[in-house]
Amino acid sequence: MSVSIKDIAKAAGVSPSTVSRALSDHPRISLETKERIRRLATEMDYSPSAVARSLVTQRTSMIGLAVAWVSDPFLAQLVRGIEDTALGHGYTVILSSFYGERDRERLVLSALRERRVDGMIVESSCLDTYPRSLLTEFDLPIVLINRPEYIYSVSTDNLHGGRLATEYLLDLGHSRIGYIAAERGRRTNLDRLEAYKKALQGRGSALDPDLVVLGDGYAGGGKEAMSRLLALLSPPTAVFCYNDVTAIGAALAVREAGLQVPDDVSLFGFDDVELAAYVHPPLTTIRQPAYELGRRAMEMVLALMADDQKVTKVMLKGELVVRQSCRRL
Amino acid sequence: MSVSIKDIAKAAGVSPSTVSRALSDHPRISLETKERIRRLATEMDYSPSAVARSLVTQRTSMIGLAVAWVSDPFLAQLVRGIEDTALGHGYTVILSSFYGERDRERLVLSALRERRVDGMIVESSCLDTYPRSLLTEFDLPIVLINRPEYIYSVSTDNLHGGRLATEYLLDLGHSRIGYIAAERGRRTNLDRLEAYKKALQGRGSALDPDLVVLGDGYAGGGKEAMSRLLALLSPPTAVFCYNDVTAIGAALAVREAGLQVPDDVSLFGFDDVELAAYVHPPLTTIRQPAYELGRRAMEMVLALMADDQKVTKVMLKGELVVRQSCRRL
DNA sequence: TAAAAGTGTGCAAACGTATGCACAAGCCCC
DNA sequence: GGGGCTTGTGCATACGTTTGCACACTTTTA
Repeated sequence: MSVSIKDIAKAAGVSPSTVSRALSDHPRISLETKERIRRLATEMDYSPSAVARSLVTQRTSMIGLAVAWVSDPFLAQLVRGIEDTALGHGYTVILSSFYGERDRERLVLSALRERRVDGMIVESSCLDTYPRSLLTEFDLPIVLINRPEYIYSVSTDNLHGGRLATEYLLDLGHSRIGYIAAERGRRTNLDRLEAYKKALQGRGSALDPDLVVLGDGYAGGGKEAMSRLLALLSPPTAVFCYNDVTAIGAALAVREAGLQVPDDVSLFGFDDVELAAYVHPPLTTIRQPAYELGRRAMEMVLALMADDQKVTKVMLKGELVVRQSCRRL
Repeated sequence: MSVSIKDIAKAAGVSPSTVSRALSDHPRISLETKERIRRLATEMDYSPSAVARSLVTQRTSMIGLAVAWVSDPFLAQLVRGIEDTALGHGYTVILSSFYGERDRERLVLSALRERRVDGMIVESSCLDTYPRSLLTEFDLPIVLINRPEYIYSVSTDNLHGGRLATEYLLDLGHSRIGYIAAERGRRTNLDRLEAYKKALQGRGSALDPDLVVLGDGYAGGGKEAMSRLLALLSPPTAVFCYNDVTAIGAALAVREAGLQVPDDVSLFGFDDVELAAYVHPPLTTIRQPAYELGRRAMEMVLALMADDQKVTKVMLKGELVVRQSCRRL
């Protein structure tokens, strides 16, 4: 079909191996032949076959990135961090999403493995329920995002972030503080919830189980959950939301109830996605260092591929970003 | 390294070809050997090498998807449409973004080509300025999203959508209607702008060039552009924004000027992204059939790969979604 | 001036799979 | 009982690269 190294060899009157070496700038090929071959290659519109190369080198220079939802705005900077540093090291990242479905995640990961990616990064994995742990089943570097229980993971400290958030609300004088959760199992959610509980207890604040309601990590779930909170006999005066998008949904519920954010109820987000600063009211939130997270994850994969023995989990801290969605009680 | 077809052959006491056929369910292999080999394969944790297979079959079963920004919320449903139908036909899609940079786009496309993807889908391409047209340079099916000037493209009718938007605002009694553009060159932007102008002229409305300002397709640009509109001696009473995210940014500018949406100025979006229904006020907008767009694009690639001669560009129509960001003047 | 080192190129094998062809054994049919 | 079909398997080659080794020639070194 397409022009191969052999075609160039024929045209140049040399052997295929010489062409291969010329194109990869091998020191033992004369400058003259190198230039002739390079010229020929571009003239003939040659594009080297990564698949053939991978077969012999046993490396594909591809990194698999599996995420739950491409559409999650939190991923924007994360992916960029990964792609930038991958590119800088000659790797291509191939991204697939599994839409939070466990079976689809398996499918995606198997596909990546069959494609012989050199390493993988998985975000929001459902993999705790896998038959055997992936990290041993596939024998290639896998790093997990926001799964601090794994050795090879990079995460933001959700306990820290959750504490910052809750204590900020407490400091503003709130005592009835709600929490809108994401799917129960999600690790990040569990940590933020735990931090919320601990912070309340630490200040001697009562812990009302009615104030913890379940969303879905998206605006729809946030709105619905907030409605339930508002329907309480004694609704919260402030709500810590699993993430910014949840908070945006919650804000709508507040307005639809004829109330105001933050006058009637304060809303606290998480992530600091791009739109957080633009919605009404601009969200007070915890900024996850998403780009940094991606960069570190990719660097960890690189280190693992280089058989670096001393790589270990990294944990980054989020940062409080005060805007206008919370007010002093 | 990892276990190959030969290892299984050795273990089963048959030839590699028999193993290959057994695993691909070849009719001429006895049921008994098939089962024995399959059992062995799972026991030995065999994972077929897509790279070796691709080398001989000359197909990778991969579709390259290149987008400007993974983070664009408009892409969420589009990507899902593509992935769903790809998966349904046994293809994997590999997604890379080039962040709107022409050089990076070239890089990405070349990489995809070297990986020998069977087809490509490109969204928001900058490729009009390429030396040779990609569609001939690479000889594989390429379909473009929202580039109706190309033969193999699937687009929403931006002229139609832009007209719907502008006429809706006119119908509400507005006459000073602004437009916040995205980068000048973007095709979708040009079409929406043209539709805006035509609609105004069609109704005999004056066309004030001051009312067309440049954003960047993101919230930041939308906000900044809106500020400039508000600073006009005679500011618009309604603004058609390039997309929803731009409108969200514009809304913030309005509030910061001490004004209200839609009481003081109506804001019209485009795309109907997920958050459009949740922000304040919920955006009146044009819904792009994003999932459908993705599905059709993927189907077009499939058709082109099957050498279907009668595939031709498809153009879908958007739909007016009335919410609360525009009011009668 | 012979040996050693350096320079430029080719040969051949290897990577892991798919597949056309050949072949052997068993069966059926006339 | 011979020819043709069916069934199950193996042999060999091909896909497009990379790379260790060998070889021939030239230059340097002692």
